[in-house]
Amino acid sequence: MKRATIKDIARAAGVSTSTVSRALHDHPDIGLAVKQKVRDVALALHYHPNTQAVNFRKRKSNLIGLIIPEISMFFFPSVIRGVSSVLDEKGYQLMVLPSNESIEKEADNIKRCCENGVEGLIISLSHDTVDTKHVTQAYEMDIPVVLFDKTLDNNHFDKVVIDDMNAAALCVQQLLEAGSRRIVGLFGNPLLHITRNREAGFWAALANYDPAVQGFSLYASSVDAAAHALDALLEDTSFDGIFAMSDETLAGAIVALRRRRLRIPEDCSVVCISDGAVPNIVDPPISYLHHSGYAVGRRAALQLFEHLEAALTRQEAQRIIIPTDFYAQQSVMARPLK
Amino acid sequence: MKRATIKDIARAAGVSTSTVSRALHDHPDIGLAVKQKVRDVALALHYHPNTQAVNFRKRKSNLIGLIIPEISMFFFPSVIRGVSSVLDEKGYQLMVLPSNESIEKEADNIKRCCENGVEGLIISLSHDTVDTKHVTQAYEMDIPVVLFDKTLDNNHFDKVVIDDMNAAALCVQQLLEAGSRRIVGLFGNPLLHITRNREAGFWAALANYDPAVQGFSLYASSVDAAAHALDALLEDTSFDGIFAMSDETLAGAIVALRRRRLRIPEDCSVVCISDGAVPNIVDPPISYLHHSGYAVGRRAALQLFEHLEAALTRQEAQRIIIPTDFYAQQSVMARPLK
DNA sequence: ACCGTTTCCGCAAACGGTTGCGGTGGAAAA
DNA sequence: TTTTCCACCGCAACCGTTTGCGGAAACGGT
Repeated sequence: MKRATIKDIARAAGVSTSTVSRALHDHPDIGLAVKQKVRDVALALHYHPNTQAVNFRKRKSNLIGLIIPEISMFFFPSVIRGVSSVLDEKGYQLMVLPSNESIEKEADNIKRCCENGVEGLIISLSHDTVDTKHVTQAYEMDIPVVLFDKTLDNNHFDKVVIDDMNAAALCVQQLLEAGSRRIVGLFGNPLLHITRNREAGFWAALANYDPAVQGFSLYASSVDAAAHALDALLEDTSFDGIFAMSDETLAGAIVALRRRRLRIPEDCSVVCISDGAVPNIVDPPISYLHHSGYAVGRRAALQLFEHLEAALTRQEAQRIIIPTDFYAQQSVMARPLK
Repeated sequence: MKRATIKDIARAAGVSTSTVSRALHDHPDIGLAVKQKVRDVALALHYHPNTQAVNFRKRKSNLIGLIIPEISMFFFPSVIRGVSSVLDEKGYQLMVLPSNESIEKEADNIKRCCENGVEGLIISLSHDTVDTKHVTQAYEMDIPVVLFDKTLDNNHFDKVVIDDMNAAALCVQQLLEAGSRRIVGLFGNPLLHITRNREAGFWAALANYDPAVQGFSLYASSVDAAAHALDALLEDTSFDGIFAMSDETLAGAIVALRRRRLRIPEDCSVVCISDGAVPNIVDPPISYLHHSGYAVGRRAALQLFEHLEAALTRQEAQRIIIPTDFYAQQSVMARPLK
């Protein structure tokens, strides 16, 4: 049995399709008797409006695209939750498109989103992405875009981020104040702003505290890479503090330290920037600066709706800073200065 | 400037809209000269077909809905990746709808998916879900459904699962053979099949091995709940082996053991069923039976396309078993029998 | 030169709903 | 009783694309 349409109702109720449409929308032009009749028939026929038809007619889609570099277990699940929570309130649906850290896939995702009529785009850029040329397609189609986390310089799109420099500096400061004097910074892809800023904060904190403190920078974009890099460093270097800029690098650090039988915090203090889950399921729990994916996701989605609802005059792109908190745990130990 | 439509091309090229449509689809009815002309004009006008209109006309959507109980960091990210990888090959888009462990939200999600014209549904049921009545809406609209992981008995929908009983039994066997004699099983929601089967496997393994072995069952649906439950048990009970049926319960176990200063594996051996990530970022790495979310996601998606492409005659629902492997690590220690 | 084929393209309906506008009938106002 | 005004509902166009069918012109065969 085919799905009932407005025409079926019209025929069964003995009225025109326009009357049915208006009746179902409680339009004041339609009399009460007719309204009731139409509703009854609709119910009896199990009528459900064809959203595709409605959306087409109204040139709406109620679709938001979320493009992220990968569906890892870190950070992004929280982001999805945050975005989802907002879309849910607004009656929108979420399309998730992983770009697998490739700019081609990312561009392709953007194109597909545009063609599928998404009304807005929330994007975290891939490792490979060095400019936002491929995003302008959306810009030209008047589809609002909000970047988050992995962003790049440009003044077209709003960004939702944390204060990366200060976040990193704050973390490093915890190590310094506890007496760590040889500190490794574990960073992600150095092309990304998020990485550059956190590294800048890392070095700035070291320099401000005491130029004599030794710092080491390591780049790694995955758990394994981080573990491997740190392990290689441990071959001929010792240190007493680690700052991991993310959950991935933190996980890598844990693995590497374990491999070398180094204890946290007795042999090496550890702090990180994290969404909060990983630091609490490892032993001991790691001190972390809370970079809430949920908060970021929510804010990004809300910002998107600012554009959608207000049809915001396209002013200068905003840069929205999400506040963060530091959670001290047992992974940092006061160590005597020698 | 409005987006160019097929009409604009028709006008500019001096042909009819139907000719444009056919020309762009390389229909044999259209002459080469006209085809070229139309293509040129289309290019010049930056024409892109309105997917919404096409989909409406063809009653397609290229949309698959994925409904999962929650966007946790465990298991589901892998599932999303698996599903995504297939949809990508097929040119489909993925809609993700979290039901937040509520059957109402789950039903609502299903409804929204149906109304938004998804062509297929991949579902993992929520904790609250006790029957599949609310899924029949999709069934009635001829939208194929594939369940995975959290499933329930019914013969309407295909299921993609692992052999839960044997998986659990295999895990417990590792503990038994290493000498554990007081073993705790950490389980999720007892209403779910996945839980019941794994628990059945747990007890069966114990009974088969030696009826004298002590077993304890604990239920907990989150990391915190698992930690709390285990902690409470530790108050007045000791044991030397833990089987965690999932990443969540594993994480909870780690936290609880740490709190009590119990070492793995010296004080207590641990094995689990897991997607593989968590066991490797904790210390020591945990032995696990690999329940690959990626494989499950891929298989579920592929199964869905079986229905979509073959317009499968609705035979008896299939139950697809994903094979698993056991990875032995340092979390299990041979302990002397006293 | 006549007729049957091809080749190539346009007409118009259709997909399901929405909406501007115009029309009808009855009640209230004059 | 006539005019005016609502209240109420239908007509038809429209959103952008696809597609069955029919028709004109060109072509080939006899």
